[in-house]
Amino acid sequence: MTETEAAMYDPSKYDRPSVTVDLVVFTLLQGTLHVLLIKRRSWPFAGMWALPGGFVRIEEPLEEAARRELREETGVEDDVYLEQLYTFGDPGRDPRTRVITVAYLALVPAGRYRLHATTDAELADWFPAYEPPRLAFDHQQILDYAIVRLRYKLEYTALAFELLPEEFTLTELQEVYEHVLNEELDKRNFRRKVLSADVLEETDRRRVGEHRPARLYRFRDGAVAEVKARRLFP
Amino acid sequence: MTETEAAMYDPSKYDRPSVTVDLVVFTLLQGTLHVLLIKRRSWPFAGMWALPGGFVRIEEPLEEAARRELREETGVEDDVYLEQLYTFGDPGRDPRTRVITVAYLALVPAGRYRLHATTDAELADWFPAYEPPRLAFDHQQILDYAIVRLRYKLEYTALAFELLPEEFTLTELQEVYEHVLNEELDKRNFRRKVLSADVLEETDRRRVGEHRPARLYRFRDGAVAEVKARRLFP
DNA sequence: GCAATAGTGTCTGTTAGACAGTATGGC
DNA sequence: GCCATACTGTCTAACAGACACTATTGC
Repeated sequence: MTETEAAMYDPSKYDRPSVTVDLVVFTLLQGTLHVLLIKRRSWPFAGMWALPGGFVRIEEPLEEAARRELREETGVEDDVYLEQLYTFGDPGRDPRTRVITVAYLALVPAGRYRLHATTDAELADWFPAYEPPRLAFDHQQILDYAIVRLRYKLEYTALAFELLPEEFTLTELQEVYEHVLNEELDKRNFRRKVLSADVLEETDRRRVGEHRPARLYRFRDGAVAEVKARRLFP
Repeated sequence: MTETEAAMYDPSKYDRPSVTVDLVVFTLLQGTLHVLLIKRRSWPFAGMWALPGGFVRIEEPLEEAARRELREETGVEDDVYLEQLYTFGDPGRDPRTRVITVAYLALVPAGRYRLHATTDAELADWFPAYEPPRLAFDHQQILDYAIVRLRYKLEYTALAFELLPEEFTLTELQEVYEHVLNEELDKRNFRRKVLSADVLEETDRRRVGEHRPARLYRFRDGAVAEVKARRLFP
C-alpha cells in the first residue's frame, strides 16, 4: 500500500490488530537478577507464567500504558527506569487474534518492589531471570532479548544503579555487574573504573555486618538524570 | 488492565488503534546522505513530504510489511539492510485516528535504487538527510532518531558497507563515515583501522579517473552476514 | 588471634590519535 | 613537469587487564 492509498484508506473497513504492551521487569533478589511473572488463569496458556502486560487504551500513550501496568503489578510508582525494547508482531504469536505487542524493559531498585495483591487476586512472583519457568506466548523470546539489552547497556551506561537501593557498597555494585554480565570482575579494576566515572559520591555511613564495615555510596545528584538523558530515545 | 482481565477482554468490543510501518530509507547521492520522501496528496498534511509507509495487513509480519513498502517505493528487492527502529504511538500524532507506527531503518546501496513510478504516479524523491523539507506528522522526529541510530551503529559495526556499491575505494568508504558521523577523519588512522577489522578484501581492479588510480575493495564473503548477525534482534 | 570482608597500587600490552612525506597517474 | 589524488609509518598518551598484599572489624 502506498502513502496515497493509505490516505484514502478507511480504517473502519479493515480488520485492525490489537496492540498490547508487555513488561520485562527486573530486580535484584538475594543478589541475583530476577524477573516479574504473573500466572495465567485462562485460555490460552492457562496455568503458565507470562510477562505482565495488557491492552493499550485507545487514547493512551504507549509509555503511559506500560507505567500503568507496572503500577498495577508491582505498586511501584516512580524512580523506575523504563525503556522501550522492541515491538513483536508475528501473526500467530497470540492464538486469539492478531496481537502486536510493544515490549518495555523496567528496572526496579532492590527492596523497593512490593507485589500487589492485584484486584483479582492474581498470582505474581519473582523468578530467576536466567532460569524462568516455561513462558506463555513468545515471552521467552522477549525475555532473552531484554537480557541481551540489559547486558549491553550496562557496558556503556551507569544503568546498574537503577537496580540498587539508594545507598550501597561498592561490592554490592560489583555484584550487580557480575550477575548481569555473568562473569567475574577484578575488584581493583572495577573500583578504579567506577570511581573515575564520576557518578558516585561517598557517604560517611558504613554498612555494618559480620566483618569490616564497608563504606556506603550513593549516586551523585544528577547522575540518574544523566543516565536518562543518555537514553537514545524518547 | 491485568493479564487476567486481558484474557477475558473481548477485543471486538473496544476500539483498536491502527498500526502502520514507516520507513527511513537512506542512501548516498553525490557522496552525501539522502533520505527517501514521498509527497502527500490528500488530507492531512496534503502537499507536504513524508516518510513512506502504510498499514500493516492483518496477517502480515511487521518486517514483511516494511519490505513490501520498500519494494513498492524504491523497487529494491533484496540486499537491503533493514532494522526496526522504534515504535511511535502518541495519541494525536495522526489527526485521523489513533495510529501506532513501527518505524524501520533501511540502507540502500548507492546507485542501486530506482525510484518506482508508483501505480498512482506518486511523487517520490531523495532529499539531503540533514536538510529535509518540512515533514508531515511526527516524521521529523522519526528521521532525527534514525540519524542518531545510524551514527551510533556505524561506530561499532561495519554497517557503512550497506550504503556502498559492490566495489569501492577506501576513500569512498571513508567519505561515508565522514558524512554520516559529520566529522573529518584522519586518512592513515582510518585505513589502519578498517584494514585490521578483517572485513575487506582487495580486488585487482582499480578505479581509474583523473589521477592516480585507487584500488577497489569489496567486503569479504560473510562480512554482510556477520553484520546482520551482530544485530541485536532477531 | 583468627576468620572474613574491605580496601589499595603497579606494571604491561594494546589501542587511538596526532602527524608529513613519497608514489603514481593524467594531462 | 605539474597537479591531484593514492598511499604509507612512527611516536605518544590513555586505557584495560593481570596481579597480591594490608586494614579493619566481629567473634
